[in-house]
Amino acid sequence: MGRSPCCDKTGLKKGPWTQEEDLKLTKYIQIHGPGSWRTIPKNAGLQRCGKSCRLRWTNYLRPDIKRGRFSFEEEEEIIIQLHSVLGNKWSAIAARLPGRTDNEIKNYWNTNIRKKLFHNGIDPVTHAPHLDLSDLSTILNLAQFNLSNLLSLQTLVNPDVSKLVTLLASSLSNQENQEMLLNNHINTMNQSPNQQTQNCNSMHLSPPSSQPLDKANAVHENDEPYFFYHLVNFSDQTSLENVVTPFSNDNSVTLPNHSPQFTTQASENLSFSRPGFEV
DNA sequence: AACTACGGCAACCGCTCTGTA
DNA sequence: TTACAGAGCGGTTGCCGTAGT
Repeated sequence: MGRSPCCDKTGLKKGPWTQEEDLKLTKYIQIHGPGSWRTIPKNAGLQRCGKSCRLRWTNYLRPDIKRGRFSFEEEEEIIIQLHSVLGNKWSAIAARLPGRTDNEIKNYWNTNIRKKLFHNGIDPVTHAPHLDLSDLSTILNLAQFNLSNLLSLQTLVNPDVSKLVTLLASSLSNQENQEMLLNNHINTMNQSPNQQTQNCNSMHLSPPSSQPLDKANAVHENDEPYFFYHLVNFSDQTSLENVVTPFSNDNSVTLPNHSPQFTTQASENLSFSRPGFEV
């Protein structure tokens, strides 16, 4: 059973608002206040849907709206920080930015901030460093990442991760590292499940539960990006499912970052603050 | 000067949530 | 408890201005 339309759309105007329409709506709301949006267009003499009136008022005509460009130092930084916590909850973000609408923030994010973040190597969805696998040495040098531990963990997730292991190893320039990684990987494959679990515990991680494992497999079955687990310790005991990160098709890896600061327990040396944001 | 491509933004669409009878 | 209407929200579309050729 489909929903009935919010209003009878026959004969109702769509598209850009005229000055006259703006004036009618503004005058009506100034006198009566923003009450029932369904009745407002009729009472104000507008050939518009109530929904359209509400949108026009909240996004454009409201007197407390601050127009003009976002300030980099204040508003932009606040938006980025809030987005890293709230995600695409534009209304929640807008509630913390007086004078800005959710629509305005959403548009600004999509047209400006998202591109800037991506350009600066930051995944705009997770706010995590967005790294190119073709330069894996960057990962190692940057993070002093203990890949041998990563490998032992990855094998718990999905046998197909072995393919990834080979790819990772082959991309290393240092032959000694390659051998170390592959040897470690082989040793791990020969371990019992209990031993593998112990590996996880020693790295302060929970072993993969059935849920993320299923998720990883399900994704793979559809030839979607692989999933793998990162050696990330979340202070808020984030469930392992939240640590699962898509291994995207564009040959890049995104490290999860569900909080402004996170550390990898495996190396003890890796510590990210919120990634830098440069113009 | 004319055409094309692109970016920004206002507005719409459809779904979800919430209150009420 | 259920059905429905109204409101809110996030994603998407399409128009318009501008830069590039």
